[in-house]
Amino acid sequence: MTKLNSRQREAVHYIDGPCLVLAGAGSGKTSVITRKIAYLIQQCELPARHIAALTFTNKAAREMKERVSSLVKGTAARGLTVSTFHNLGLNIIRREARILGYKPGFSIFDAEDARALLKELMLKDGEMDKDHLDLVQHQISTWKNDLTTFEQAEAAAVSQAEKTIARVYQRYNQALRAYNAVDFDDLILIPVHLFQANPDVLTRWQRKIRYLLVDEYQDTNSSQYLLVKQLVGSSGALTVVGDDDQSIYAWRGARPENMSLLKQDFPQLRVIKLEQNYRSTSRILRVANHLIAHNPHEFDKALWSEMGLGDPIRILRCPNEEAEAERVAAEILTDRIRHQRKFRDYAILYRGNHQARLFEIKLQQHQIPYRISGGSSFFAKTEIKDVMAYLRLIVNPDDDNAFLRVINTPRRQIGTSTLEVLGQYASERHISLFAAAQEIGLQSYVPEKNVERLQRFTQWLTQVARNCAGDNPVSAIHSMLTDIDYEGWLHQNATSTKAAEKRMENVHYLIESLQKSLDKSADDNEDEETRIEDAIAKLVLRDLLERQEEEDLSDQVQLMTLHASKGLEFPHVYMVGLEEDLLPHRNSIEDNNIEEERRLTYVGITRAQKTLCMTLAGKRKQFGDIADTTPSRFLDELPAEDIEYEGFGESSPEKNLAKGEETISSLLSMFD
DNA sequence: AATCCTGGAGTTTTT
DNA sequence: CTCCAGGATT
Repeated sequence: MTKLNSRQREAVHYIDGPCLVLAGAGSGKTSVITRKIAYLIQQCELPARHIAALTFTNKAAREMKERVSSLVKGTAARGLTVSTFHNLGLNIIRREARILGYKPGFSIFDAEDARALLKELMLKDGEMDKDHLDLVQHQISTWKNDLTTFEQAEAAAVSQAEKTIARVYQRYNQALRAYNAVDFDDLILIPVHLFQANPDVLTRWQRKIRYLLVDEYQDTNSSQYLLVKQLVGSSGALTVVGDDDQSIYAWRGARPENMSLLKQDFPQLRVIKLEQNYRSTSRILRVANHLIAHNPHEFDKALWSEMGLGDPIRILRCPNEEAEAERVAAEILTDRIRHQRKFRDYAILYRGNHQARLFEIKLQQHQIPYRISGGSSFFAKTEIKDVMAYLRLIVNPDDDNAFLRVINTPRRQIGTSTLEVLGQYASERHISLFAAAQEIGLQSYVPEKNVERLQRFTQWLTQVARNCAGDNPVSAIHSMLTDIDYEGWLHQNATSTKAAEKRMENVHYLIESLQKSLDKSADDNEDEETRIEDAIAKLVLRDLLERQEEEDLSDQVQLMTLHASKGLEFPHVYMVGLEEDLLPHRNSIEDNNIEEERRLTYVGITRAQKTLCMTLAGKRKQFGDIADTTPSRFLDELPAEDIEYEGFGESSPEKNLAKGEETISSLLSMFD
């Protein structure tokens, strides 16, 4: 899209104050952000290093960077910040580590690390079972996202249980401190607290970031919004782009009300709506608009397009989930041939990952190539976690979590009793496990043989760390892996040789990424020395780890959750499982979260460019037995005149629907 | 240290 | 029904 429409142009050119761009699905919001960055650099002559754009995912940041550099010629775009919130937070903490009291090389705990730590803390406390673990972890995360300190949490606690969780929260934070570690939520929270306590530091950052742009603003949580407010200060140099109708992450702390909050916090806010859609047919948009109109709205918005009326939306009711999958697979097969389309033109979207299974089987049966996105991530793989733990320990010996993961991987004949004593020794002296393992005093508590083993380990690792500090850290890491014969360990543990080879390949890929990260920061980091610490920290945030994007080249049907589909588009979309308890999901019905489920459905519908087909199964096997299903209430909220129904009874549904009264549920009760 | 057994859950997910 | 985690058992 080379030409901007008048609304888009207004959004790009308006720089006299804070600006909220209400960008409907497919309205070219990324264009607006990238063009605005180019405009600021080229027309307003604002140096790129004073501009920052924030996204939620690395992928979005990467794409935005690419698009900006294709718009801005030469070196003018150098120094531009396009990063995720978390990456910006990481940079701030790294730069201000001294003030904050973190040693360089601090660790970043992901959700799993945090969970392991919490588990330990709660076990020491006694009587806390696994149920609580999830709850506590979630609660602490919520508190952090809402900027609630443990003092506030404790003061606000009404029940004994809440008081207990608040205390775990306190001890959890203390433990993180002791390990020289931060968790994901801290990456935002710590900068916010820093800026609150040190106005001069904030001023420094405000001078650095003179214009701020935020993508997917409806997904910000409270602490992220506060960070934005702090950085913008009174300058009003802010553009945010978002769509309240596509807010589907409230369950992980997103506050869509941050959009209306913006109006209060910045009274001079200019609101610009982008309603022209460049993706879908009018029919698809009509259906989407009709559905979302059932939600209350702060900002009204109606999408329209010039892409033609398009085919009616089809709603298919299949006898059961097997027939549903079969039908979709068969349709894709014949439709592709008949219309000379590609497999990659089709997407199958569902609410939950487990739904993918049946479709996978059916697609395989028909020999249809497919790709499932989502599922277990690269970083969840054990071999990656192992190697990352080694890397973390090299850089930060105080990271007890990493120590515990690594100490017996591969086996070093250090038993649980030795580790228990070591842990006690360490906590009495307020030192890390690694430090404790090196102490002479340990000999009076642990058999000599075990002390030797521990010390052999710490000495070896210290040497590895020294090697890594040299000029070829990557080769130091390679020889470390050879030292421990990690490959042999993988073969020993894997179910097959092939699996072990695959795992080793993953490890090599990880190290390659590390090398790339080091090369890159050597290239464009004028100010600071290249540090392996930084590269490892970035790896934890999955930055610089471009997943092999062969998927773009290959011709495969796309399978993914509705959540994962946000921001993408497909010519032909199948949304499956439109049943009560599935979409809307049962838990959401129970928690009265129907509006978010409706938005999720809206997101799905607006992914489609040309055709959209929604399916449901009349009977579905769940939790062992087969039950009748109820069609999703959202199907009743679509305009019947744009829809073709199939499988809802013998006689023609149009006859009934002509009256415009009948809902799917009433049709069902008539004919079933 | 490895394997078997039992029980409980069974949405969405990025950083 | 099916999968996983964690505990118990060998």
